Amino acid sequence: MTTIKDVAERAQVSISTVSRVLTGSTRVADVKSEAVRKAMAELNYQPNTVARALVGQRTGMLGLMVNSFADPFFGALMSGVEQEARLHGMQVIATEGHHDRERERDALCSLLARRCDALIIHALSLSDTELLELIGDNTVVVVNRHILAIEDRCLWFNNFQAGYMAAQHLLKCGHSHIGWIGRNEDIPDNRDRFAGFTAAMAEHGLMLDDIAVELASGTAAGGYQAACRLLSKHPKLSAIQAYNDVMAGGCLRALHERNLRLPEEFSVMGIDDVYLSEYLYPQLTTIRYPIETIGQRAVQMICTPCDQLRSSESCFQPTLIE
Amino acid sequence: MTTIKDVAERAQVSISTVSRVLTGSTRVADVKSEAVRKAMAELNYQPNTVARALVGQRTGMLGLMVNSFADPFFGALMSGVEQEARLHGMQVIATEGHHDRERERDALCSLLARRCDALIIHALSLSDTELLELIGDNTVVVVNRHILAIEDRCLWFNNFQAGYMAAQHLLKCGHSHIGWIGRNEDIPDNRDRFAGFTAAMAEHGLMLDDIAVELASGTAAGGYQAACRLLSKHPKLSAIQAYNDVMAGGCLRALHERNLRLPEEFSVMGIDDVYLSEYLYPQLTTIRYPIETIGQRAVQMICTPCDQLRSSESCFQPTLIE
DNA sequence: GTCGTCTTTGAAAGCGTTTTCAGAAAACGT
DNA sequence: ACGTTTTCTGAAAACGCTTTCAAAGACGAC
Repeated sequence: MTTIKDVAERAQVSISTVSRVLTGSTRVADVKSEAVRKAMAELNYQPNTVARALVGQRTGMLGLMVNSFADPFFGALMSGVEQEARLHGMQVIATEGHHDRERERDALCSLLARRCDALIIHALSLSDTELLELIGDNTVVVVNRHILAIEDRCLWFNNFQAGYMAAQHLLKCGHSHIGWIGRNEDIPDNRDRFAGFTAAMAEHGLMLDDIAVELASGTAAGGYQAACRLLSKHPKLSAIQAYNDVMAGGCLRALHERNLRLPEEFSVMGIDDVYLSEYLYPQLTTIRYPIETIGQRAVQMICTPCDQLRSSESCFQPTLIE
Repeated sequence: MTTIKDVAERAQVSISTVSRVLTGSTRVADVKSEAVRKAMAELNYQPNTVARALVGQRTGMLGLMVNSFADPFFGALMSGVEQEARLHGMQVIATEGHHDRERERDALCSLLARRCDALIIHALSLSDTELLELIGDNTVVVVNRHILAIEDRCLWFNNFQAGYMAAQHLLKCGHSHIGWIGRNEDIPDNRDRFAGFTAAMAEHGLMLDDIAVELASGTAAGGYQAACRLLSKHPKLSAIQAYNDVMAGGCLRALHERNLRLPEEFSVMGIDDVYLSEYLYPQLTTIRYPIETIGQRAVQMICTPCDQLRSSESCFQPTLIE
């Protein structure tokens, strides 16, 4: 690799001068700066980012931790982050947490050790205190989570409202026997969405005891199993609300297998609006979770001087997608 | 941030000794190494990866360029890469190429400037020569592409065979009127899959002129549009083979809208076996593209001393998924 | 001609590590 | 007690860059 020294030699100047041309910090005589530029081109010189980072105390790297790369929900998040990061000249370095405490911890440490300028974190398994301890005084934005102690560095989604809106929609469509398919893991998202769901039901006089509920893993297979159980136990059901689109997708399979005509005979609602819904038939009615936008906003929070961009909200609101 | 110097001071030793404890390269007297370890723990010291990279000429970073993070196909690739990278203590740094020459070039340069130890590249728009020029003598593995000049650094998929197998399957199921839904972009994958398709058809006496073909963008919407055109022009069709699962997904919608009973009245085949197929109804018959495995293998090629792991094949073969 | 003010430049320090080198101390053989 | 290894240790150089510092010229003003 050619270094600044090679360029300096070739251009017959000191390395300081080359550096000045590079950074543009100080005026350099035209004749010299020209020579430097020529030498750089001839040697195909590329400044060493590592050395720059060391002296500048700034790596230009944005650490990103998500649950899994293969999940389209996180794919959208990553895409949002990457686009905005590129705009600000930052490079994304990414890790998977895999919904596992140890791995989340490792992944975070790995990003920290690399001296990322800032971190964007989606952690499911780490507790608030663990998370706070790990991040120390690093610059972070926590997405999909509301930690009071660092509320101003959090971006989250109104899961309650999402669950509420979904149920409202089904009720408005005339359904009165609605089942809920949730996750068997006790995560806040699940709790809040279910709470929203029950709140809407209660407004229509449907109490928790009346509500058919089945829990399963948050996968399509889980959604399928839960739906099968629900349908066999509660034959009067005419609609199901799922924790998310993925589970709703599994749910649709169960309905198809029973030859139920959708949407005439049965309705299904998801939440998230991952691009998946585009493929399902009938097109899934869902609630939009603007995860890509959240990713972009996270980067903006990091890269924009904090005197600008104040006013915007940290809690993102759901919208109905029909 | 606490540095090695702080640790040295606290442990009453020189920084050399601390470094030796850190790397384990040389024996250090037990009493001193203990003191160092204690000081590190007390100060919560984390070695600076940037400085290490500078002196060691090794960043421990694996650059990865894919088309789009949001695409589940690349999600699977990334997951494979990340898992294997972690096993080898490497950190993935990722960029999107977006099927655009300029962006692919930028993304690659960005990874190169960061001095990644190696690159894993999925580039669609860069020409072979451009790509070769950019990568110079860096360590790279090119996935989903066969560049003769660096054949031993390429991993690719037998797209022809995939197209062939898919068509064979439909033919074996008794279909004789089979349509093809392809991409309107002229990329090698599309050409090869189509070539495999026509080859199988030819074996059954079906020539190109007999074959119904529609092209569209490689999205679900594209698949939908192409399917609509195909169905209206060729009412006798009883099966469609799509370029990939995503287009096949769009195609299914068109069939559902026409109330065709699948799979009794109509068959659809995809290629790729992205996790998507799990959600489609009826479950899509498809051809498995082991992209996650390819990602893992790419990392192995980079991280494994080349005297091991010789024998394995660079061309991955398709398998039928029913 | 002398002084002050700018502009431009190179030398050198520093970023936080690893690693080489040589010296000090301990261990060993005689 | 004395040379000879062997262990262990610290000083210093190096990695490739940025930035401070001070010196050297150039230029006017007096």
